[in-house]
Amino acid sequence: MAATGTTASGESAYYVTTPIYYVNDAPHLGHAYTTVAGDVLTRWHRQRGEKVWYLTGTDEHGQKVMRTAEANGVTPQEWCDKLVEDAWKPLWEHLQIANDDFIRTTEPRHTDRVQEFVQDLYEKGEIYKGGYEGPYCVACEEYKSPGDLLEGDLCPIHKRPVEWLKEENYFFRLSAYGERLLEFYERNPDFIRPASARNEVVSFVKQGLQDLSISRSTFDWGVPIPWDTKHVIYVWIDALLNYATAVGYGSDQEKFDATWPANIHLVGKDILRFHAVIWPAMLMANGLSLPRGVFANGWLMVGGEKMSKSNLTGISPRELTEHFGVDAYRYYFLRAIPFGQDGSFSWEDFSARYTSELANDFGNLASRVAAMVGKYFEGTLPEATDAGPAEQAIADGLAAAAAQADTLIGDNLDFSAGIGAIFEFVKQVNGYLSDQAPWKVAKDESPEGQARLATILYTAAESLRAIAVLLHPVMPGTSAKLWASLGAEPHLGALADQRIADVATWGGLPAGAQVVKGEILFPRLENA
RNA sequence: GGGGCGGUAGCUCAGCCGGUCAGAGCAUCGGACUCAUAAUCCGUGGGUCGUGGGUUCAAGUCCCACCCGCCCUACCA
Repeated sequence: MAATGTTASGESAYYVTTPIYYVNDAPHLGHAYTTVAGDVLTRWHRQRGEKVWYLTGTDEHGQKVMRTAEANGVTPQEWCDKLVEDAWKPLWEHLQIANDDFIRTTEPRHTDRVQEFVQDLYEKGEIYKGGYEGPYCVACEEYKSPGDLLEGDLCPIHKRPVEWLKEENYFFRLSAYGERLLEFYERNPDFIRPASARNEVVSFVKQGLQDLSISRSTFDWGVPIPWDTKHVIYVWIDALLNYATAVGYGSDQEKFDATWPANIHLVGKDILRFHAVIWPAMLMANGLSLPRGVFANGWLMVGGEKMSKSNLTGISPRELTEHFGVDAYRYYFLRAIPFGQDGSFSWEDFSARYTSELANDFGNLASRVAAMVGKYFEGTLPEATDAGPAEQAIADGLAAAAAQADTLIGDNLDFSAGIGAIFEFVKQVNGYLSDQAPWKVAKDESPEGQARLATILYTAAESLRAIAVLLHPVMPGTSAKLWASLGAEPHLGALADQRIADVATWGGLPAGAQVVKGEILFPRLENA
């Protein structure tokens, strides 16, 4: 199912999800990384002219939230409300995330449907009552895997003896789905990407699946099991189902049909398995169609170390955006780290890329072109009447960059290479200007000389028109500034309405456009 | 313990089935230019390709051992 061309009316939307993030803490760089990636992907598809639905949200049930709320002297719901409204939603707005919806697992539109879903599975015999027993550490307040225990049945964290506890749970018959899942992976080799993630999941499933406990009765901050309200649904069924409940499952069939299933579930690799194994099995059990793909992104490493809870808080998204700006932030992580791999980043590397790629190559190009159109043509874009091989090379370069970026970003989720292709074109245009040296041509006042000067500057400005469009999904704010600087809107309409398919069609920006040298796109960094 | 991945110029990384594979970008240095955010363009230098063996006419590129880092090996979001 390669995504090609535009979506005909009636077909379901290009539907992308982020994980629903656990609201125990404020959002950190890892959350923002996944969310920005999804935003760029969905913005790209919108500019392909497709119907798009981009969903994010929060996971609000569970023991940790309950405890944190208690520790802060508020109810769990109050705690969630506060974090969502004060921390999560504001950050997404700040980062220019254009999500179409924001689902919270405490909303009735979710909890009601979750109850119906488990009730349905129960009636189908997919859920049964069983017991879980195992070594339990009182200090951790959780069960341990027998394999994790130290010599003498000691908790590996607290070094104290565990107790053997037994608890009544409801179980989902996950074990019955191993073969069907393997068959599904086989038939849909791109279901799990990247390939390394796929291999891990396949080998995991081949080891055999056990049934999954889906309820807890030891705490009550969750969705009650409808037929046995002493139990609340435990994490997976509750959390994963958000992808369905948010788009009208069980409540708005029309919307559901127009959206389901997801084209891409973006996940951190820590929760890959739940999305690649449990989630499809749940859907199989209930007879819903399966998502087209799950894409696992890697860890962000700081100074070679995995970002953990402790050092994640070391740098917050806002610290970076305050220094580098929102657009540079969106750009940096996707450009510097191949999506799907772990990647190390540093303040120094961010600074280096900002200066070299954004300020020097891109920002300065926009600046010099606008300055020359202003200086030599009073800001009115001249007509290109004397185009030759050099101009054709630019047009060809643009076509190549647009085609590559479209495949790499829109289909492969290879943001790094896709952005790289666009920036190759930026460099090509800089080289073109150096070769043509319009500031020298300007001294030739003959009609021929002026025709060349006009052609050169038109070519550069028209290139910037395309660059603004191609970079819009990645850096919406900066692209809008550039769009305004080129005087494009009165002739071409809104930047967001520009189509990827048309971006390389030469001559879009008409002569006569009013080019103004706007503000500097990427100011030089203070004490960089 | 088992499985998998990685260790290549100062930095981040490309190098598929062995034979111009010793590369790119950034940084450094030199030159050109002046439209531009002291920006741009061109060019130079720089590497025991983790360590030790082995196979081969020929090995970052295959085999073995070892060192270092990381991931997976189910109920933590």
